[in-house]
Amino acid sequence: MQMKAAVPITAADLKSACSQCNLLELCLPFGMTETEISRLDELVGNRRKIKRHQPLYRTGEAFEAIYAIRTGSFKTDVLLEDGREQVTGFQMTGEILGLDGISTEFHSCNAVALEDSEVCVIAYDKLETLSREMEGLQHQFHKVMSREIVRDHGVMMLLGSMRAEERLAAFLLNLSQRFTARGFSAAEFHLRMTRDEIGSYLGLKLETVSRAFSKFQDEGLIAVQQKHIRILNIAGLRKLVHHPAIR
Amino acid sequence: MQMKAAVPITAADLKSACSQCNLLELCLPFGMTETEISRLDELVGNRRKIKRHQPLYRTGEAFEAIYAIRTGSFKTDVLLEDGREQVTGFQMTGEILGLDGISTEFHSCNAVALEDSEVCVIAYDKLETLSREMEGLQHQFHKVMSREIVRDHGVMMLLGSMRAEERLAAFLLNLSQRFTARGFSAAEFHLRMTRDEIGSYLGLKLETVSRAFSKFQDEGLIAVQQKHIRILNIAGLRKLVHHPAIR
DNA sequence: GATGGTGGTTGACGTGGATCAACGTATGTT
DNA sequence: AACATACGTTGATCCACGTCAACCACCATC
Repeated sequence: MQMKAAVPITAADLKSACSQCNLLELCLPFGMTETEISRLDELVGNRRKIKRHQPLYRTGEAFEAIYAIRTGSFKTDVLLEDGREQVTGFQMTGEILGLDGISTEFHSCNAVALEDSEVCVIAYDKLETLSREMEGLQHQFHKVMSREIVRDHGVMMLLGSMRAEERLAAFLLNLSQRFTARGFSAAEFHLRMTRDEIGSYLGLKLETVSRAFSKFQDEGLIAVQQKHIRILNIAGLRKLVHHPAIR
Repeated sequence: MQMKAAVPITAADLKSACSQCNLLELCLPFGMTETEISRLDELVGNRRKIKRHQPLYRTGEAFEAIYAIRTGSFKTDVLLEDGREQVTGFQMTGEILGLDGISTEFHSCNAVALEDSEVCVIAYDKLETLSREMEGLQHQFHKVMSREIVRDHGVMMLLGSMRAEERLAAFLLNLSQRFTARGFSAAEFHLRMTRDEIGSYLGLKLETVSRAFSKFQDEGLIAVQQKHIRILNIAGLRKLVHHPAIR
């Protein structure tokens, strides 16, 4: 253990602190005061790098921490014993992983990196302790959990009530909106997941996803080249979601 | 306002208190100490009766409280502008409603009573205040939220990866298990929702639900008479979920 | 710059569940 | 008791998506 008081603050320390993180408005600290945020730095202890295709955590593992994505992206999925996979979400920078584990103190899904990624490890017991002292943290954390529940309801809507092309259009619009929030282009982005993973998430087969992409391209809504997507007609995509074709 | 100290505790007071409630092990207070629970009684202020088919809250309404079901049952649903409905859940006694509202401070779904029901109103600001003082309450509340997330993932699995009969079998098993937890028969129960609502929840049309019920009956798995269900072969139903037919 | 592997596209065909329609059966109202 | 209305069942037909299969485009690695 190092004596903290004895060492000067290094560039690495600064970078790791919530107060210095450029993801502030997207992550757990959103809406908290500066003094509150400076206290968070003690909460977010270490970080962890995860290589592409490696798990951050697995179903059945003991739950100890939640994770904030600093760089990269992840998918979460649930496996059925017969091998069927259901992707339950795709997460990007600033989003929180691991909330599923609180309920039973064991993780109930797998979180796998879609590219080389880095997460901030937030020890859960520390989070509970600190959020008893900090109203802002408590409130933000509750909002994060609630947001996840609302998002899940949206996915249920998608899976339960929409047809293939509506689902894919909604998916693209959602991605676009999240990229925008992160300062990236709303119209042009790179998919980090395969057609198969998109299909699993949307309750479709990869061939159906591929065909829908092609159809959107033929209709001039998007330009697809493998994982590279350019949205050409965002209003057209929106219309697809809200007025599902003619039927 | 009445002077509390001046009036003796009435039977009604006793009945309303968490400490006197027989739903203890199913509801928010689960796992808390007796002294903690006695403090909860100040949290759960009033109760509200909701008639069958009446909403407890609606999409867009300001969020102020969460609700614990004392008697009866509810459905939650999301409506699309074109009229399509997605039922996102069915809730029974002891379960918590309204968590969707924390995220934006407005409700993002409708909660509708499936029968005449009663809920305990838990003011959200009071809950946050009290759970900063009570570790047990805080922890339990987090578990309740996390459990909802895990449940939602299960529904995604259902909607995204299972076929019609698997979905219905999983649904029946889930109901049976929840009735058991409440001291009711695992094998015989009354559905409070229509075929259409089950269908919406499971991403199926009511005709498909009806046909699946009939098929299960023909196969001797259950006995159906309208809303009355008797499970005759629970192992058979389980097998249906885990080994989806022969294919 | 060959080679192998993974991921993506496209076509032909099959099928599970939706749709449309007719008819039963409870439940509640006057 | 008669009637209306909502809910449930069942059959016939259709179609959106799944399945199966062939081929193509990347990109690693040697």
